[in-house]
Amino acid sequence: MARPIKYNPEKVLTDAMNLFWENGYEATSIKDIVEVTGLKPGSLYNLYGNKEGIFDAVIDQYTTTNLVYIRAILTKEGDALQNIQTFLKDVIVATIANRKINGCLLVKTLLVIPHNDEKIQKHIMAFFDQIEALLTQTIHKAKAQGKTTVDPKSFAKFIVTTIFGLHAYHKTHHDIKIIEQSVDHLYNALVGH
Amino acid sequence: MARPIKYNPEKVLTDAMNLFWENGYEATSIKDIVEVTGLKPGSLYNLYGNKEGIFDAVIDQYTTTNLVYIRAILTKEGDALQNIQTFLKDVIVATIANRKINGCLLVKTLLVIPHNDEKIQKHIMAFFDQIEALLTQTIHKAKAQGKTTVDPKSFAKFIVTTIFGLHAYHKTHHDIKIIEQSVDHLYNALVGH
DNA sequence: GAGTTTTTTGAATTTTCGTTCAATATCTGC
DNA sequence: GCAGATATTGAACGAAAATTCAAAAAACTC
Repeated sequence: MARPIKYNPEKVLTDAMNLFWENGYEATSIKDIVEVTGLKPGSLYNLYGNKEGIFDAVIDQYTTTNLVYIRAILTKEGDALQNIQTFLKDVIVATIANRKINGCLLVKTLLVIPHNDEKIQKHIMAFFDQIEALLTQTIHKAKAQGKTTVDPKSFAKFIVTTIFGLHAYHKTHHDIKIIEQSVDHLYNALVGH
Repeated sequence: MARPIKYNPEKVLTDAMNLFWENGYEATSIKDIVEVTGLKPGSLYNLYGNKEGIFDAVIDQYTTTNLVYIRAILTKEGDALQNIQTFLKDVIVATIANRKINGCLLVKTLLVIPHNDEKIQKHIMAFFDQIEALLTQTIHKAKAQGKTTVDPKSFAKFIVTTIFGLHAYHKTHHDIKIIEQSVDHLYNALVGH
């Protein structure tokens, strides 16, 4: 055997995550991560290979946690429409309204990532494709319950599209009331008022 | 008097614009602009101060042109609802579908710009605030014509939000059919089907 | 055509980034 | 307490970025 590790792997990723969350992928430098985690560049590169490797590890941790949470909400038994309503208000709006984190790490990153950086884009999109699938199946259920008449697949995509838009809009107009009103319009489109 | 300028100011900005449009603000280097315009770094800095100055000038040119075009569509006499439909299909969808430019320069930039870069953000948002105002007034008109019952101001914001979302979604899923379907959902939300 | 003013040049500077690696430290098994 | 294996260090490197500036070129005025 040999020298054991001194650092806390989860804490390293959480510290790095907070940086990426606040400043975005490009604007977060290795120097920043070195300062926050206490690990030296060599250690970081030993652990994760390179900057993208660090970010991949961060995304994995984030994705796993949140997907479990969202799946629980959307697949809850009973009124499917109510579950979508809960998702929109308690997850989407609440995440954007949260003063500390100011939106979803993945959406914020997806927006900021350059067009040519396909690797990170695909990694993030894998998450939203799963959200989209969950939404599709929940809308199907709502339709079976006679609560909506929309096309499940395309409306699920419309919801994801709107989520992206909400984050972009919030970036410039920090007014949560506008976000809430847009979510209301989205919900009305679903139920047909 | 003294030595007159040799370059064509409009062409310099148009050349620079194409670079920003294709690669984004951050990924476009002064070196790239030097190569495309033929002007040397010193000349560019003499003219525009710095990189942000170049971009500001580009935005000004772009904004002026497009606002005239969009205003013409939205304020056209007759059926206000039809004008919004035209705006959504012939401006928004067409711009995203365009293989060459692949979306609106300003939206693409707004998405990519880091949160802390408030100067460029505000400059771009001034444009969309005007679009929003035009949409609000057009929805008002449609309401007076008995074609919709939505709240004009908040629905105009919802449209702008969705436009941002469409660009973000298209960034990863290059499928124009999805964009069209989301625009349909948006339009249905307006007319209430 | 000399003098003045402005444009144009492009090499050099400064800064910051991601990344590397030889040296050093630390722990376990024997 | 030694050998071996792994963790950690942090200065150094190369690349690429934005920006500067002293010198040269060009055109107009008189």
